[in-house]
Amino acid sequence: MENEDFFNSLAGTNKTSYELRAQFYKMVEKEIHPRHTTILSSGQICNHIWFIIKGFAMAYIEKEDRKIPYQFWNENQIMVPVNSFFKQLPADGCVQLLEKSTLLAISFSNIQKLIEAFPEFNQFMCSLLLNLQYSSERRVFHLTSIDPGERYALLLKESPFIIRKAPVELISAYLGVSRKTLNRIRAKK
Amino acid sequence: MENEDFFNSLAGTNKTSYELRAQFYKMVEKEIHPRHTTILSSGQICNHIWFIIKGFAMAYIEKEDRKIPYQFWNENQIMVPVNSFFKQLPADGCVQLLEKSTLLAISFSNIQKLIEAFPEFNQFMCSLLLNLQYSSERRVFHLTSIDPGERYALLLKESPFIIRKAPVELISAYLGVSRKTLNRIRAKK
DNA sequence: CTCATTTTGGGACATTTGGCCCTACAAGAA
DNA sequence: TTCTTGTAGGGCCAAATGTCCCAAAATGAG
Repeated sequence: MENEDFFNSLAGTNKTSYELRAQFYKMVEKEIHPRHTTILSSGQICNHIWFIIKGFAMAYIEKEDRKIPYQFWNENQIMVPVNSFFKQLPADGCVQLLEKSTLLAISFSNIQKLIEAFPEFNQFMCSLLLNLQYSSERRVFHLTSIDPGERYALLLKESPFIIRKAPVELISAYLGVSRKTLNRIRAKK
Repeated sequence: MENEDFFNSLAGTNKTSYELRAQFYKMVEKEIHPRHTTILSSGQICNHIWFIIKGFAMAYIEKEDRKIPYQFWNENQIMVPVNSFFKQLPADGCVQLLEKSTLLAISFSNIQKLIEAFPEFNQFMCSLLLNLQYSSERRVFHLTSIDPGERYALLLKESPFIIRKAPVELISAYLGVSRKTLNRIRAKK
């Protein structure tokens, strides 16, 4: 059931064989971690893609004692530090759980095996990458073209779970403003 | 010669067969366009990847009569509007040449043919995508974590060609500040 | 449940940024 | 070349943002 959600999130609308699906299910492992667990530290090479069954997480970079999140993940989302995982390089940032979380994980080597055995699986990875690239590009556009108030409104509309679950300090850093400014935005309406 | 530069930029450090290279060269076409040519209008589906032999270009989105560039390309760089090209969807932004430019182009259908005939070529595309994703993510981090002065210094260090070739109005929009602020930054040092 | 700790929201003030405007300079067209 | 157009830089003022601070509220641990 949960494995199915994981697979479908990766496969999207693409066609897929039954064998691939079955192989995939065998490779998935379930993990439960308490709040504040650091799943990936900066400098480490990420060797898993995760799927959040329950919980909430972020990727952030520490900058002068401040945590700057560049990504949040919610339940039913694929969680992957792109660069570190796909290039197998040390991560720039950390990945941390902000709630007690139940995750599904599949390892890099298993992903490799699936790609070799089922060329279609490579398509899934490419689509995933394309979507992530598009999100980043969109975020760059918003950070350069609209003011903090509108950015907040947009976040509230598109990712209300972030507003609901993350502390003000992190939301404001994610939006590129100070905690004070976010407070002011909230006070206005 | 120029075709070789194009191919090498795509192939990177990956291994490649002679046949692939030869096929690729046959598919490349050279184009020369005057300054200010719009290579891709927003809403169009991009069906080429380009390589800039000579010239300078940007991708931008028009917002309240202001052009917000989200990407600049210089000589010897691969120019591709990722989302529109790879997903074959209408582009969000425009691609415009800021100088008279000489380009090499290869079409989407030809890229498809190369991928089918030479699986290695798919790897090139994935690497390209990975690098672009990483750049975007890095840019997001800079926009949220460092102030305009440092962003300018970084841009000057990492992409001096942008500072040299683009007008102030566009550089400031790219950095997410007003023209006035960029002037002040420049006046300080 | 209670206590310790963290998080939040807001006030005061300094600093930065943006908008508008004008002048000087540079670049492209004829 | 000369003319026209567009771009750069800076002054002035208003608005927005950041920093430092504190008190109230919320949260988690035992």
